[in-house]
Amino acid sequence: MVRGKIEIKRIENKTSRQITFSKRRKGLLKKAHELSVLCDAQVAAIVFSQKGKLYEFASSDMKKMMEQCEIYRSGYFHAERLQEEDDVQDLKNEVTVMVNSIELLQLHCRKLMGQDLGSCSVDELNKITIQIEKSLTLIRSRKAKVHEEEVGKLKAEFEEKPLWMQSRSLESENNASSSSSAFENMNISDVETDLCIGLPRSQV
Amino acid sequence: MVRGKIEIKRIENKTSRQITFSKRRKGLLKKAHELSVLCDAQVAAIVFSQKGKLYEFASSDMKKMMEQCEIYRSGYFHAERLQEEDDVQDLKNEVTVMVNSIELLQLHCRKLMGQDLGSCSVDELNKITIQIEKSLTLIRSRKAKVHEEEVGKLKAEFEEKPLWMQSRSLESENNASSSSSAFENMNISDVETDLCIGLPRSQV
DNA sequence: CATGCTATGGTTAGTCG
DNA sequence: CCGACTAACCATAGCAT
Repeated sequence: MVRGKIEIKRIENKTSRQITFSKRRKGLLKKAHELSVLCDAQVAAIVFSQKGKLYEFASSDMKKMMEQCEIYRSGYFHAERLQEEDDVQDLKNEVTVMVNSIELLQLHCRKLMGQDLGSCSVDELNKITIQIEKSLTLIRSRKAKVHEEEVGKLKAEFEEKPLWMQSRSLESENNASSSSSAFENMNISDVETDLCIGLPRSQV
Repeated sequence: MVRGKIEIKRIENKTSRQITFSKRRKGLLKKAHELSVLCDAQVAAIVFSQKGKLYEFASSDMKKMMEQCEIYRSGYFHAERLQEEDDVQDLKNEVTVMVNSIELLQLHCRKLMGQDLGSCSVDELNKITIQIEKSLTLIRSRKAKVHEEEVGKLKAEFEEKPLWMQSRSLESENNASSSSSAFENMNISDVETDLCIGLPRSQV
């Protein structure tokens, strides 16, 4: 047939099919547009080429609908969704692990504080005792070091400043709470005898 | 114009518009179908009348897509999505809180174990010392109680059983590790003198 | 309102540049 | 591959029933 009517079936010639696709696609979208305008109707026409390229017409309301579909259509969305689910699962696992950690830590702390000892074997009680005794030693040596440093600092201050400033500076040191508690717990034997502790008291 | 070309704008005459809608709609869907067949393409055409009635053509794959859109269109999906996001945020907050808790607990534990004392004020060192001394007291009293119970149990066993069984039962008790460690740490003064500790040794 | 008719204009298959 | 051309086909506005 030359310039004749065509049968509605798949065009086997690839080039012809491509040309027809281009022409008819254009026609379809145009007709969709005309229908929507002439008759004030909501119309959408969506065409995918074989290569997956998208051509579409959509009247206003349809556009919104299709934007929502857009997200859904892309395989990416699905993959993203699965990823999100994985992430949530990971988070939940993390929480579970943390809950366990916290329980263990709390138990450990309580035992170190002499609580909840009911569940301890004698062996465990001994280990805790050893640990706590070790802690006591460590803390005492730390305290001793802190005291030594404080004393050293005070001594340096007294040596640096002229005599007329010393009373004022010691007064301010005494008003700071950290220093005052340091004094309360200071071992007298750590303090050198040439340090004039008594000096500011004459002002009270 | 009689039988002439028409302008593409809304048809104001309601009847004419209705007729044109019917005719052109049919034409559009037909063309959509032809395009999909001739060019082997995925095509969808969707038309809503002003009354909200739906007319559509969709080639196979499009049909599936549109079913998915259906789900999306319902607001429910969106609400569910937002809920999921909230849940994830809640989980993340929970994790943050837990991370902080764990850090605080770990620090507390380490301090009770005499580690990381560098950041402690003298005041804090004293509090820890007091806590640890209290712990020691608690643990020692607990140990004493456990010993007392063990001894009480052993004593009861010896009193209940006839003499010929006593050597066997004491032997098995001695093989259990928990009991053996209990013996190692037992204060001799807690053990009553009428308990025949020496008895099984005669069998060795 | 729905249906059918038909002249008319729009769409497009095949072809060419 | 794209656009232009054109003959033929198709859709449909306006009208009639």
